[in-house]
Amino acid sequence: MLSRTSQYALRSVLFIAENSHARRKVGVGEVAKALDIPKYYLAKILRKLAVGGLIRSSKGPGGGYYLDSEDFEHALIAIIEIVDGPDSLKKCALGLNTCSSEHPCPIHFYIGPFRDSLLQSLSEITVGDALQQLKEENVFIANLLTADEKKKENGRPDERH
Amino acid sequence: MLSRTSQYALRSVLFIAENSHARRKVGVGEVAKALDIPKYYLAKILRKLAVGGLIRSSKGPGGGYYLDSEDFEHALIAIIEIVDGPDSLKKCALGLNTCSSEHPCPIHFYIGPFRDSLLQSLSEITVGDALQQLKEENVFIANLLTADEKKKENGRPDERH
DNA sequence: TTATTAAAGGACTGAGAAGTCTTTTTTTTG
DNA sequence: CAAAAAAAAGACTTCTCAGTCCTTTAATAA
Ligand code: FES
Ligand code: FES
Repeated sequence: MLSRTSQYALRSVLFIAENSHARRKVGVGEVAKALDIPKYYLAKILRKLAVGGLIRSSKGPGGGYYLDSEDFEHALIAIIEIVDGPDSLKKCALGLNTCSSEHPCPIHFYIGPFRDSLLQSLSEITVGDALQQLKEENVFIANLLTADEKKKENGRPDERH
Repeated sequence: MLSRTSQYALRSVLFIAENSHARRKVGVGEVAKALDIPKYYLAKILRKLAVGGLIRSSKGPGGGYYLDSEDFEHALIAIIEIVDGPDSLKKCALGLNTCSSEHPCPIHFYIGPFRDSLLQSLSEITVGDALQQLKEENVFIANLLTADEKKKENGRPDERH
């Protein structure tokens, strides 16, 4: 549905939103470890998001990524568009080069409305909205560790991701 | 949204549905040309669909692919599942390894319902339903040729795809 | 029964997404 | 100022999906 990259991006932004403010920044390594995302790959994604103005960054000791209060107002779709390019969700489900009711494919009227609603949602929900969800009991942004992984964690407590 | 492969698969099945019956079969080349899909790649997809029991095939002169009357009853989701593997549309939008209301991600309740409706549609719509749409005026399964492409067609009328 | 036709099968290539690593730049702090 | 910390930058690898090509098998028709 969404590319792995935009999944990483969404989860990271929410993690940063939850764990940072202007005086408490989070580093790539911290995010990577918490969400089990390859560290150096994540670094690239976060850079894109920072360049795109969706998150903030600062270098040096005590530096890292954080969200400013305005950043909570961005719609989730903006995150997806920055990493996956725009319009990735507006295309014809069958891959035709136009999608319109004037030149529809055979499933346009069947599935179009749902796809549009989905897109609409992603355009309306802000980072703040999603963060609120995340703060609810039993809402997660990271996978639970399997028994195996827990053992691994204990065995090599300082392992890099 | 859907992989390119399942887009090819859906369009091909509909094309075959429209243009074949037990005595008038269509070949890979014919489908590839009509839908502008790479011929040898399409061949693989059609083989999968045939093995999966969604379309029929026969070898030799006059052979090709066709649909039996029962084949019109298959849901579109079956086509997607055969080429992309099962459950490709049931996964968590953020890539968590479970998707459930008991262990939801922060956008589960926002977008889940629409995704479920989408999946529901694809499970209900049959090849026959989509074919009926296709027979409507102005419903298409192939891209219009651009001016450039038309010229190419004329210049090299027997070009392989 | 032989030639022809079309799918079946399998080996290979290419492009793009995902992942890794090293070096450079910027900032803080002692 | 020097050392350390962290992002920024960029080169490189790996993997998966998409695409190509060639050979084999099966069916038909002359
Ligand atoms: S034309 Fe295919 S989804 Fe709109
Ligand atoms: S848990 Fe993420 S969509 Fe259901």
